[in-house]
Amino acid sequence: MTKKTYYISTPIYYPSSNLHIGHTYCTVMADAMARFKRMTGYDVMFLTGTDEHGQKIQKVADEKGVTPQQHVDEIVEGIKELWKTMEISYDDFIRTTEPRHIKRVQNIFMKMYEKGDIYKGEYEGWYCTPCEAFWTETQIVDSKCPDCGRPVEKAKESAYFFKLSKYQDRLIDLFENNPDFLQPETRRNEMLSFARQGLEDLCISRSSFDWGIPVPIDEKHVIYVWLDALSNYITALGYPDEPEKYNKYWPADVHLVGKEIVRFHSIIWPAMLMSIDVPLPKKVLGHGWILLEGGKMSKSRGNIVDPVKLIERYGVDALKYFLLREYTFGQDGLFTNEVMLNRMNYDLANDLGNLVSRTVAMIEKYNGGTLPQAKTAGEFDEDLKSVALGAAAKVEAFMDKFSFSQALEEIWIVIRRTNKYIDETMPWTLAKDAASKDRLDTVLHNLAEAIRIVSVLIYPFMHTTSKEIRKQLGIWYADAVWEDASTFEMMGGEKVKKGEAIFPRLDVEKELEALEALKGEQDEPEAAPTVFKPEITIDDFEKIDLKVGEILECKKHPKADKLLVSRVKIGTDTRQIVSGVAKFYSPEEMVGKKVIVVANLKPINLRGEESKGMILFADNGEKLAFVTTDAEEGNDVK
RNA sequence: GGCGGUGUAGCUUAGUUGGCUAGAGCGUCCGGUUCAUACCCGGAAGGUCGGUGGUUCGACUCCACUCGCCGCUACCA
Repeated sequence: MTKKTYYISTPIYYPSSNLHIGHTYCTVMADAMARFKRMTGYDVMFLTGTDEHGQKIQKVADEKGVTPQQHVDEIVEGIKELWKTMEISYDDFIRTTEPRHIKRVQNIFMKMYEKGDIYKGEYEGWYCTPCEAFWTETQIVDSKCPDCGRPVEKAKESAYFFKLSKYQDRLIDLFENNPDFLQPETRRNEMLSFARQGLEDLCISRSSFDWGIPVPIDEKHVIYVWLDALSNYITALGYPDEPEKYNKYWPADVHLVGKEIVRFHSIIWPAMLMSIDVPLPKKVLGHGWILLEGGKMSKSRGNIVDPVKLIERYGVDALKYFLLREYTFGQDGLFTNEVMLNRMNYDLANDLGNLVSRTVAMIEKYNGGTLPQAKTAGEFDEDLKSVALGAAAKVEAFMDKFSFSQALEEIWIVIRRTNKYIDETMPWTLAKDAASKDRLDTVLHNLAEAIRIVSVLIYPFMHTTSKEIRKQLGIWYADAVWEDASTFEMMGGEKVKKGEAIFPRLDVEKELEALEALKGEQDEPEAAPTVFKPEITIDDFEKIDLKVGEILECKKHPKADKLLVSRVKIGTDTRQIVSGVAKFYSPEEMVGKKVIVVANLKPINLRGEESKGMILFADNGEKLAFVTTDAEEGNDVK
């Protein structure tokens, strides 16, 4: 009989820098699921990898004076090292620069082309001359190059397009008729409304850089990111030229992705597959982000949590446990060192570690280290057994829903019940009376059985800890088998052996200090170099008419959330100016401010409101601040 | 602006199709225990289940409106 298959993937990560706790989180979830499925009888294919093409990679490599390939090779090695440290059990690691991927992506491109879904067109975007880079409307920031901060200009290049619009209706059908395809619910709704408002064809090639997979029919172009990257899920399986694995594992059971790339996986990817007549993956799951105090993780803030540092201090299993237990799938969660340390202490050191420790110690103390058989049944035994034996089914149910946190909670209910059993039966009292030896033996036996069951249940999440527990119980020779979590009477006669504390209790105060110190060490926030625009002459500057204006009134734009409409007095002139600062300032805060205005900008109509000029703001990348002045309104600024 | 999600004890949260006194962990207070990693066990206090109104024999669960937060999306000179 052939086993049922289970194919799970993480996104392929972009090797522009080291991975942080967010990537680790996603990969750890996929790993736990893969291990769980393997244990419960599936033939699992767990895929991860790296997305290595693109202009950014090429540019960084140029700066470093190495080839793009050398550059990515180096980073990918680091990523693989991290996964090795994290004990990630992937079955394949695909790199988009591998020949197997490249030829298959070209193959996929040709299939789409032959289907009539790819056409050559003109791509209008924004061009940054010094960077020789093309940017889309959404990529540019304040009409500036997102890379160097210099102004960009409109330009056209020829490019290949994928007829995404052609698949709009089928995609809408997909979301409407397969509510399970994309979860959580909120993401599905978002994508549904996105598809309903109309899909535009997708530009899938670039000619402004060459670090990519060549378009088979036009060597001047390379295939642009999403067609290249998304294909990995099937190219890794050998599609289309070596279809053995493909036939076996496709369609994927689940693509695990971060919420920020749900759109690509639930719109573009299915459309691509429709184009080449390949079945769709069964499910796309968008997980949430791990947020830090003060917002998202970012390199410039220097608030990245380095998983390697945490592993060095607390171990892989502690970190994995924390990530899986603390956060709810699909929702954002807050990361703080304190939350992490407390979780490790309460659950791992106090509950689980201490349970193993006290049980093994008692078996050594009261029975010379030999695990006794059960003899005299007594009160509490049945309750302990039923809790322990009932856990596996509950864990399975939660795992089916990717509720790692609740699955672990179920296991901890067993652990707490077992700790309670010790207090109820009081082995130390039984040990004082030789007449109760049989009962003592039974208690010790039951404790060991319950812990053995726990060792099975935690295996998908913390296999090293599972093995260590089994070693202490004297059953190191047997692998944890899922079915064994449903049997109580398996042991007797084993030699137990107390070892090091599995999870030493942490001194939270000290650890917080230590982590803080580490932070100082590692955090050299990458100070983005200040970028200056190309030189201009005084004549150029003279063209710009800067004046001091006073904001007399201000209201919200009736038809746009981000815009404020101000009446600005500049000398004898009073005019209306629209600014995109509603996110940062209320109309009340605007009124009365004396600001610098670009007075001779060509007027424009913004969603029905005229804007005559521009109010200057300072931009730190996240927030806009007023550029105010004490000068009188109407003054020239020069 | 459009669409959607969410709001449950001090904190983090569980609550399948409406039904017994709304669960849990942490924190707090009280008590027990000593086998164990100063751990573990028990008990208590603490919730108008965002607000208002409605449907119902009965709503945290359904409906309407409303407030807060968040997401996607449009606009952002």
